Amino acid sequence: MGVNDEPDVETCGIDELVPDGDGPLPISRVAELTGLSPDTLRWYERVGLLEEVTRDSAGRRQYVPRDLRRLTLLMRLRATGMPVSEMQHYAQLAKAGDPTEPERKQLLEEHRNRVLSHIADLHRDLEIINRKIASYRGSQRSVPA
Amino acid sequence: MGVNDEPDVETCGIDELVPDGDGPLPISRVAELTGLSPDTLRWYERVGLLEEVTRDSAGRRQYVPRDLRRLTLLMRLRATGMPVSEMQHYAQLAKAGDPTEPERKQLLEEHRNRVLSHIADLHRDLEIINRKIASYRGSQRSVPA
DNA sequence: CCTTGACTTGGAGTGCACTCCAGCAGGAAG
DNA sequence: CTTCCTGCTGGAGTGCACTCCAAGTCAAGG
Repeated sequence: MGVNDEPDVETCGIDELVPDGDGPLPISRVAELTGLSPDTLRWYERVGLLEEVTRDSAGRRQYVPRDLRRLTLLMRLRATGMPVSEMQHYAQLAKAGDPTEPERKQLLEEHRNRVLSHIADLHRDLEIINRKIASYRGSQRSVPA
Repeated sequence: MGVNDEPDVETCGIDELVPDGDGPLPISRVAELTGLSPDTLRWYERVGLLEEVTRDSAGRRQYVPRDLRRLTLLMRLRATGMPVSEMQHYAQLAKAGDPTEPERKQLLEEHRNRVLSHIADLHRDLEIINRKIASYRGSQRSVPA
């Protein structure tokens, strides 16, 4: 669905993007790497998807690998249709620490199952669309309306 | 008009939506059958997704099988992520008649390809999510995000 | 007759997920 | 020093796809 493709980035995990410097990244760089806009990054933080990002002496955000890892997950969850409200729930659990791991795992598993079910729905819907396409393919006879 | 909105039996699986005969249905019944609200049905007509539905002597809508078939297709297109603006384009072409059949077919094929690509993306995204789930599974010392 | 209830209209309102903006601040270059 | 650039904040605005509503109409039932 996303139509954002910029040069680099992509997929396989920001984990690979993190490696170079362990030095923290400014918001502009993270925007480049993730494809999210600086506004969106700040908004994610505001609504609690990302824990308070550390700042430099001038108050500017300094994203560390942990933040990038969280963002990677958030992006995949969004891309697979999880509503922001549920990601907030996840973030809340993550913030609460280790005892919530089972609940977080369950949340992700339920989401995965919903996505799988959604994919199945898509295939079913495509069937109908394919049939419609087939009705056009190589035939001009029609029943007048 | 063409093959599009009244192909024979096979076009769009309306069969599910057309329970019994050919008597026209009131909006309430169509809402029940489709799961769309009466408001949405009227809105679809207003924005041109559905051609003017015929009315009874009191001005009430009377949905005929042709309308239900169109609705079936529209619902599948929406369910697969086609924006309303593109469905409007389709509806406009369908209204224009037979000469636009190739363009309609192309529109549907391009949409199908986008959906297939989207499904591929979903599988890729699930990979990341599965890895995250795996990091919880049977381990309390993973990389919490 | 009146009431009920399904339906009509155009327009306003909603929820979601951003997205934009005005106004300001600190650091670097010239 | 000034200028430029990047970033900051809170709040307002946007686009999409509905969803709700007030006010009115019609047909049938009591």
